[in-house]
Amino acid sequence: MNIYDIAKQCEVSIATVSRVLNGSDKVRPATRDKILAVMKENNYSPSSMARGLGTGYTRMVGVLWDSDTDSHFAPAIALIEQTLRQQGMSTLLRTVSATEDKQKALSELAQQGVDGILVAGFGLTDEDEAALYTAASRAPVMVVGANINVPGVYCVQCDERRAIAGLVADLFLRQRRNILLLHDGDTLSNREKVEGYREGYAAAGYTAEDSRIIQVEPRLDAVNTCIKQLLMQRVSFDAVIGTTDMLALGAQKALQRTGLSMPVIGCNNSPLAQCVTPELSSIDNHAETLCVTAAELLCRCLQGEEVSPYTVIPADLAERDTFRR
Amino acid sequence: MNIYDIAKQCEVSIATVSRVLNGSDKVRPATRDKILAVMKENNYSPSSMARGLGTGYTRMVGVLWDSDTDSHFAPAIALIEQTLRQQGMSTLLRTVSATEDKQKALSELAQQGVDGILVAGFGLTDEDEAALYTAASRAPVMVVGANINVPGVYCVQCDERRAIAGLVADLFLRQRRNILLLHDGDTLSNREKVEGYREGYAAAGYTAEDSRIIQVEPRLDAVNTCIKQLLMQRVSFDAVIGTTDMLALGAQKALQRTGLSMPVIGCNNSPLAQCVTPELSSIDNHAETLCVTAAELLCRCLQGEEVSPYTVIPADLAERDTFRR
DNA sequence: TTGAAAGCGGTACCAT
DNA sequence: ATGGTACCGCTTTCAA
Repeated sequence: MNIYDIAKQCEVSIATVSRVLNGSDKVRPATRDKILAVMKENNYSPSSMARGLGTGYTRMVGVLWDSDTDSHFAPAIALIEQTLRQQGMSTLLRTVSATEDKQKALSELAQQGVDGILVAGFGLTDEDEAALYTAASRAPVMVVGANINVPGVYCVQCDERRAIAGLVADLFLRQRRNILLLHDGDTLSNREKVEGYREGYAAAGYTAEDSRIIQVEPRLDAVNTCIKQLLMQRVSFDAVIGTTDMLALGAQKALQRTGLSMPVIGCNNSPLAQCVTPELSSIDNHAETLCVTAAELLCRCLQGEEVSPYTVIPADLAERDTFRR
Repeated sequence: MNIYDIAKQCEVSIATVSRVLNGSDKVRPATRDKILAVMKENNYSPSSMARGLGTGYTRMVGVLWDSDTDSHFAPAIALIEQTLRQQGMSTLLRTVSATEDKQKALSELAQQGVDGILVAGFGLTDEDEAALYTAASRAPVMVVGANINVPGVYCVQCDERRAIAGLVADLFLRQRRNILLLHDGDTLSNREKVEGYREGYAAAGYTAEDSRIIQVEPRLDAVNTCIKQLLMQRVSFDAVIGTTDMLALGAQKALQRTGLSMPVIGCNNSPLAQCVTPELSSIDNHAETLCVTAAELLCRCLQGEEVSPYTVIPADLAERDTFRR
């Protein structure tokens, strides 16, 4: 059932049918009703491909998603899809694991003919900028959780740097001067957090020591091993910040086994944090708000609206058992 | 840059370019090389829309995903996307929350022109069968984790019924005769589990009591309230099975607070189960295998291969702190 | 091995 | 308000 069939049945031209399809007001109500009736009767729906060929738009947004991200990001992607759908956009999902080539993924997505691209859950490094630039030349790119200054690339970010700095200040107030920072690699997001960590120290008149900024694999057992090693090496620390809840949780469990107790704070405020005992304090980066905002801004951008290339949202601390101010 | 531009630059017809694009062997090697070179040089990639219009295929699979599912399902969807991509298919994601209309979602997805549909993470009830049938008439439908006998609908399922029955038998061996079964609604999957529960009792020569089959909202606090109420009402039970890890975990925490201890077993073997203390025993339904299998079978189906309408994968118990055989 | 041309199902401009 | 028609970019016969 296509537009020709509908036109024939209604004894009108396909142009008129097309007008009805696109909600033009230049159609006599009687004609419109007749056409709509026939459409419904035949359960007709226009071919998105043919439409796309004609207009040059697919009404699809490519969503690039890091499949290795904390699983707390799963609800976020649902939120993105819902937000896009509300704006009449479909979601073409493309996941990328740590070992895959993000840049290739980005360019493939751009070539799929999507109207816009949303990059989420990363993990971006400087090297990805070139790929972003290329992709942005085909379709607007929106990055969640990063700050990248590339034309055609928009960013929505949570101010985690500031949040970490504030957290460090709070820990200092409680006489914690040797804060361990566990992170899982050199990503832009982690770099921000390390920045915040250093800022916190600086603001208190101290200098952060690199020996307490530790990279570790994002697995419980790896963190456990790491903490044990640190203790054996007699690296002293009296508080732990993990750049993900998983890292913080690993530390908490390792310390628990050793009989030690100290403030432990994670990031992302994932469901995990509330499920464990003792409940984990966590910096809430408001992933949901971030995602919804990103999706909305991207849609506005696609509708030709002027959109700010960089949007910031404040983070705050979800205080639970493992640390309270 | 389109096929005409390439053809012109190569001084051939678009038909020849198209042949190269589709890997036809009826092209002289020299011609092919020239065309490929020009394509690469111009960073050309064919319009998927135009292609779709021509062939009638979009090479897209619509994935319908229950956004309310345990977040452990997130890696699963990544796995689906990756598997589909390996077969040259793109993933059009459509999430559905509990309050939304699944049937509408299904029909909309079918109308988007996808080549096939993959339904995952549900939550299907009998009422959805009609919508499945309609959708299946436009494109093959693959359902993960259900057993639905509708033409054009394929199912891949884990035998959780049997697993639960086995678990009940194991609990009986340890003299647990009053097993509480927590579930989160009347879904086909839950129904299977309840079936298994009853089977387990029957096999031991007992009859399961409905008073110990309890529906509860899938939130920690709701489960907590529920358990407390049961204790106050003096409903006796000496073991708990939850149809998700979240439910089991909620029960475990509630019991812990009350100072009680008994076997607690969840389902899905999600990361959650390993992260908590004590670690939660859980029935592993091998979601990963399930998803990969589903995606692969769907692709085969799309390639015209004959595929069995129902595939079963066995489940087993991940034994941890809260119950060992 | 190559080319010409008729679709595929819409959109949108120009007439009427 | 409606119709006619030239695209959009690719696939796929049919001829040569």
